[in-house]
Amino acid sequence: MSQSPQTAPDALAQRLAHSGLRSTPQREVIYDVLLKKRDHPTADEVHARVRTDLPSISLATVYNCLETLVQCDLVRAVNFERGPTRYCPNLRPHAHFHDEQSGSTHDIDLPADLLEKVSAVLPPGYDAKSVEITFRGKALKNSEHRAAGSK
Amino acid sequence: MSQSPQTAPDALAQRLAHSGLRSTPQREVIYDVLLKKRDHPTADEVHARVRTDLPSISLATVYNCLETLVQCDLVRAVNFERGPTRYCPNLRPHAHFHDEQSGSTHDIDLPADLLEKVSAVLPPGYDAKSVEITFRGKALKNSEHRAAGSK
DNA sequence: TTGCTACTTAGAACCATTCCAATTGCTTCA
DNA sequence: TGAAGCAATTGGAATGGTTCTAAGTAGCAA
Repeated sequence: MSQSPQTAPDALAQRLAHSGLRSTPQREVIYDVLLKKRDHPTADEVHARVRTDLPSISLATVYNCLETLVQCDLVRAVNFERGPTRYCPNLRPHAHFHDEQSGSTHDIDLPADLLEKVSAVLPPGYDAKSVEITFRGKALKNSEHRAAGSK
Repeated sequence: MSQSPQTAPDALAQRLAHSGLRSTPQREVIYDVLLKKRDHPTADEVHARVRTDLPSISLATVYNCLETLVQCDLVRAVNFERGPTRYCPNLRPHAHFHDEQSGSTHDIDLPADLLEKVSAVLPPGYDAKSVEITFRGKALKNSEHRAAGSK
């Protein structure tokens, strides 16, 4: 086989190595699947998609790999109420909009200063490591289209 | 001057009646328990506390009543990652701070304009019914710990 | 009363997730 | 080359919060 492509440095392999972990076919395919269709799939949905490449992968492995990707800061786990955890490879600061009708989740990019403003409401003595902002409501169809179809 | 509506004894009965529902001992005691110790208890914790008054109440009833209170807008259900749902009788607009060390949850009151500012980041086509803001980190403050979870 | 409906209840079912114990597969290093 | 050692994967069982179901109870209305 040919060498691995030098055109795109493998962020995944690097991050894994940095944590003393190996790059495996399962981890690679799962990460690819998340990058390819950024519609916040559940572990089950990831499992289904990954199976076209790795038909014998187990759901337990999907959970393990997703957890690994989250630990390496390559993927964010997103929870909405008590629904199944969804996974999101968008690493920029962003909020989530949950469309109650379609059940879909959309990324909302946040301007640089907003998280500061929000964190400023914390009284002294509260040291926040992270902030999460979630909207719930209705999204018009064209925006849904945008979120589902492109990156 | 009347008392704050949150502590008025029959706010519950009124709200229930408004939705065509009955005031029952179970619903009253559960609501009292939530008002009395505002430490965001889980359904299980509510069950335990309510049992001192109603020793034979079932966990299913606790779930049912909590759901009813949420429907009547007397109580907010609060979720943090995949942990059990917690219940909060604070009806003012507020965010939640989760202390990772103690596992306790604190209300953070929000200035009136903040939610507007946050909602302003939504692109056109997104119609948000609610916004949720959650902080995670370390709380150094001592004064509130007593009420929340001293052992 | 009779009937109607809301409410409560115990236990079963549900379902996302984690755990477990058994392989399988790299990677050294002798 | 090959044995050791550890990382990773796997199927299935277990877990835990929550919801469902079907039966029983209680309050209101005619």
